[in-house]
Amino acid sequence: MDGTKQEQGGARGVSVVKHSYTIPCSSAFRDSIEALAARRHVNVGDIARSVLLVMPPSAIQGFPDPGDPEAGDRETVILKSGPSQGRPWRRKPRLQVRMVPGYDPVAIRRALGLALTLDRGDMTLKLEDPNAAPPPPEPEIKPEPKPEPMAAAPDHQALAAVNEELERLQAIVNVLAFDPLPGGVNSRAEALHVLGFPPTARPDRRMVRARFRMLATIHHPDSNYGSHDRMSQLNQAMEFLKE
DNA sequence: GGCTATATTAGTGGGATAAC
DNA sequence: GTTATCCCACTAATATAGCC
Repeated sequence: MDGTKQEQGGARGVSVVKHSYTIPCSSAFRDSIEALAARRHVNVGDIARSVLLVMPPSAIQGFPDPGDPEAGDRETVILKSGPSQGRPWRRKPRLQVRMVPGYDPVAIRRALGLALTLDRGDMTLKLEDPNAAPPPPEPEIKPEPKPEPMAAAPDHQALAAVNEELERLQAIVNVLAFDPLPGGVNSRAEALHVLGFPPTARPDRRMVRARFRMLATIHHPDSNYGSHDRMSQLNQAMEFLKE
């Protein structure tokens, strides 16, 4: 499997080899790039391709690499089919780009970082025509003006929809999650209750650990639905069942 | 029993591709 | 072109065996 495919390139049927690149990056960087692509009505590959074509390789090479995500910066994917259906999968945030083969993923990441810098107006771009005769006053191309409020309206709508969905999910989690026990976890039955097992259940060590991991991803205070009380009782329950 | 080496299992993440 | 997720290599964690 090399991820490379022949694709028809236009009406003349010229085949263009394309390659799928996986580019690990921080979730903030990914979100910024995707937002930029959406704002410009292009895809991420178009942005990377534009920068790689227009900017000299030395400029891209000299641009600081936005880098891999931090250790705790992960996205959770729930597998929707296959033998592992339903299993949460935590992986590095990433961008997927289809472009012609031969590029270094780090160079693509740098190019995307450069695109963000240009978009913010932190850097300007001068285009020169090498065939032009006497150099006229060089046109300075600045990044397109920031979208007007009118153009930004759909983004606000999308954000409102996302927030609404988040609130709904929080409500669902709160309804389904256990209520923290007022006196803490003091018996095996309570430990089983906290982990969502019936009081008479005899889950083996693997089942207990798997359940703990699943609940911890939901109730960890750093998550969107986190609860310090529930997380600490999950830890108490684990300690209790270990003994 | 305690320590170390080795084997086995589970988890993670990059790359890839099928489905849409 | 985008998205979902599978495949597989690699790593970490855990279990088991062997030795002292």
